[in-house]
Amino acid sequence: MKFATWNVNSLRARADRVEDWLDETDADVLTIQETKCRDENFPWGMFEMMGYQVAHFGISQWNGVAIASRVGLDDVEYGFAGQPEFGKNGVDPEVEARAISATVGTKNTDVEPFRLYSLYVPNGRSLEDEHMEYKLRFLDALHNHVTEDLTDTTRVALTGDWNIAPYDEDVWDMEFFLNNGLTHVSEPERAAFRAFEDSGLVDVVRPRHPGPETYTYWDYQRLRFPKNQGMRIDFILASQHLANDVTDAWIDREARKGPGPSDHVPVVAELG
DNA sequence: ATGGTAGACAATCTA
Repeated sequence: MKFATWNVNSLRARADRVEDWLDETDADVLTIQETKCRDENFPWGMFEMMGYQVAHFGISQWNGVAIASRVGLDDVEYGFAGQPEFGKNGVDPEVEARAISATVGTKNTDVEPFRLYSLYVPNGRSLEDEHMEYKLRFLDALHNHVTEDLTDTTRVALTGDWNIAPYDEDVWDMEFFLNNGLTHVSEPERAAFRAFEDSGLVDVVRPRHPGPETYTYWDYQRLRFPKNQGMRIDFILASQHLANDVTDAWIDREARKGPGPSDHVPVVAELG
């Protein structure tokens, strides 16, 4: 059984790519970020024709998260308990479409079911921006929610775009980030990510594909991809009980090639 | 050369 996570940067603009990728990789489950659409614009039919159930949380042209599965999709939760709201410039605060979860693996597979999250962590924009404080609040609330009932037998995977490069090797040039005061590498962001690792959630990819120069995202601008000036910011963090069942995991760098790619590539895990 | 990309939606906003 194979599951993956992918920030597609608009599902409508990338529908053909997603369809082709699912065909080629034969993934059973895909968590998607940045669908950039509301439900009425979501390509339900494409997933249905391919034999996937799909759940989507999208309330505007921004953000948007989904889970597609052909091995069961049960008990869908939109957002998570305690997810902070955000609103600026007097706009009514609301829970943004940045988290959706479901239980997968309940049918058509031999693996034990597990709880799966599709997460789009807020972009902090700049170190002083109010979005940075929101990002840290979001991560703290998510950590509280997920670790609340975490035990030795918990089966959960937190997947998606974390917008954090947790270690120096996860960017092409730390000096560039430090000299320009950029986000994704600041100590508060990294501490927020480490809190998940300290609570026993395991990055299933890094041990199999260590850095440096192993990335999941390359900016569209400035030839970042041809120069391999990327960032590792998309992760599959699994509880230890689930991580024990992971037989392989990788980053599909090929998906960044060719015409019309997302700026992120899929991160994949296989369960035995 | 003071820009360069991409996608939402249709003047800017987001990343």
